[in-house]
Amino acid sequence: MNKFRTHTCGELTKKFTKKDITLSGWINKKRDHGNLLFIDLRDHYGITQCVIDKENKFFKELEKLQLETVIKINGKVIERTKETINKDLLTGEIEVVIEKFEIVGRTKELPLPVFSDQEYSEEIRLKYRFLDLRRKQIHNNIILRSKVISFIRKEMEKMNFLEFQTPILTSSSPEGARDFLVPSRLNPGKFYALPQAPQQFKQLIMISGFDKYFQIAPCFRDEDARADRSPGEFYQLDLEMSFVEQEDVFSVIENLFLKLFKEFSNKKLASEKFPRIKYSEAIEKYGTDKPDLRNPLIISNITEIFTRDDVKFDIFKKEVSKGKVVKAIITNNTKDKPRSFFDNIDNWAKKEGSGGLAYFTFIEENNKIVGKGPVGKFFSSEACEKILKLTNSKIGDSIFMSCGQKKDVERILSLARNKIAEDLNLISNDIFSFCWIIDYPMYELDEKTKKIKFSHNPFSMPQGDIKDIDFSKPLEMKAYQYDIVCNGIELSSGAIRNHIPELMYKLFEIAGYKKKDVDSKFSGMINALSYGAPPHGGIAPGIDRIVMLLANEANIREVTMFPMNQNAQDLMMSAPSEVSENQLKELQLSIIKKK
RNA sequence: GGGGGUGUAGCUCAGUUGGUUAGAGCGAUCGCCUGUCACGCGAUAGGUCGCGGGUUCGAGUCCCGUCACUCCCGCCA
Repeated sequence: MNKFRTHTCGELTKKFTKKDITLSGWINKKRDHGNLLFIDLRDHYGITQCVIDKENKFFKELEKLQLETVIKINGKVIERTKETINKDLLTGEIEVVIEKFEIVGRTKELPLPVFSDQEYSEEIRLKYRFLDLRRKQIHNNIILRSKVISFIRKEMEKMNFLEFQTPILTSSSPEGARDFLVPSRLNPGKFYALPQAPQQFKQLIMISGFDKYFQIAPCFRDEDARADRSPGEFYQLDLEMSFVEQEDVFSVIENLFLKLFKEFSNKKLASEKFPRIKYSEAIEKYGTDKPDLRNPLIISNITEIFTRDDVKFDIFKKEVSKGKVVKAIITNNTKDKPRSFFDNIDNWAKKEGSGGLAYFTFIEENNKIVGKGPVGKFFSSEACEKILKLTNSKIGDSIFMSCGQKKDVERILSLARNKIAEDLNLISNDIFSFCWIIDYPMYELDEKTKKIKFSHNPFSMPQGDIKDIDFSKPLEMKAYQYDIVCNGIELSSGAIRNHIPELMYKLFEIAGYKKKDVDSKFSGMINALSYGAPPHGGIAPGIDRIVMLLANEANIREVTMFPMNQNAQDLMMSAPSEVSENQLKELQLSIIKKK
């Protein structure tokens, strides 16, 4: 109890009847009957209906107040009559008869209404984020985020993890995303980088003997935004453990996630043990390493069909003879779908930047299987039968085919899997379907330079017995590198780390780094590994995306309190901004104007 | 860097084939209304149709350019 309130706007019920109380809050809504005025007073905790009539000397003044004015009222709690009870409010059985009031905070005319279910442009929401955050749904999302983080902390502590902070000003690393740079005044011409993740620090923590570490860590990457990717900064549950194998990391995360998702959502979990899917299998079946397993559609490779003489689909045949591949998605029992269903998907694929999807439906005619649809006539009955076998499908099903470079076909079909499943309503929205993607390749071929580069984290441990690793075929090497995916959203990557310096040099050498490059770029790490490093590994699930899943939001800004827009600008704080000549001078920087 | 969508009142939107003075709901201001909970009723104010150029007798509408926001591709070990 203080001078502003004796209670909150969410706690008064029948048992407070006849009590004299003080409430403070925002005017959420007014209903003015001329001689009788209802005011819905709102604070963080709820809404309380307050009432005043013309007999009260404050009536006229109160009647004129704008919505979102902050007021303090003194009054008496009374029970509502049966007919006037509002079941939608926690406080709906009572109301407060206003005796006197004070204005605590005035408002200008609102740029956006707070009390409304309308949607508003992002621009105005972000500029006036403090108003936007008063609105129910996003307010609740932010509360959820807080509770999720607090829950994670408690669970991590229960599992004997210790929380440590790591530096925000650190050094630029050559691998990975673009760094955010911070000029150093005391070391002119040199720059700090904001950490893309506390990767090296958490490994150093293990080498320092702390055994189990976690942190709700801010990560900074100067890359372009997406709906599920904030520009600039995001948070990870960063964790690392010593003397562990891959499965030890998995069981920590499975334990945490099962509890977390049961605690904060009513959605069902597809399985308590998260399936392990090999990277190569994920690419083969889903065209992506972040498959949405709620989606039953599977991709099949039917390239061999186009080497047959009884297939006359020359456009594809010509491409296949040049080394291109053909992959397909089968939809079950879609023979009666209208032409528009198919054309719609074909047109969608063209818009996505492919040559479209060729399609037809398998039907039976005179005891023979034939293809019905624009390109069906190019396939003989025997060829159709072979396709059914290859794709594990049956008469009445339809096939969508894409032909091209392997990577392009995988990309378009992975998107088509989602598109087609959405159109057919195959994805259940009340399930969380987790999986681990495992056995990532250690290296991949850079498309542009044709050189071998790390496919993921250069610090990952290659699989197999270290003595027997065949370094001559680097593209066949697998790493103890893994991702966790839920409903098609990549929540995290992790790995068992390479703690053996000699092995590290060898692996970097394959990717084109000389020993002295490694020594200079990763001096802290490589040096530390040389003084008795424990085997260790970890993972770093994205907090923002976890909260997105739990809040059932498709956009990361809906679970971020003060996000930047797509161009990495904070419209509320006007960041980034220009700085004074003096500041630049101190840093020995000058701006080169474009053109 | 590239592609798509959007841009009309403070907010959310409508605006036909290019045709008189650009409309509605919410909000604001003023008035009426004692049981509403999206209260109701009446009135008033409020517009650089994102910006610039072009076509036309005439442009919110068509064309070109440009800007902003957003979604996607590239990028994100």
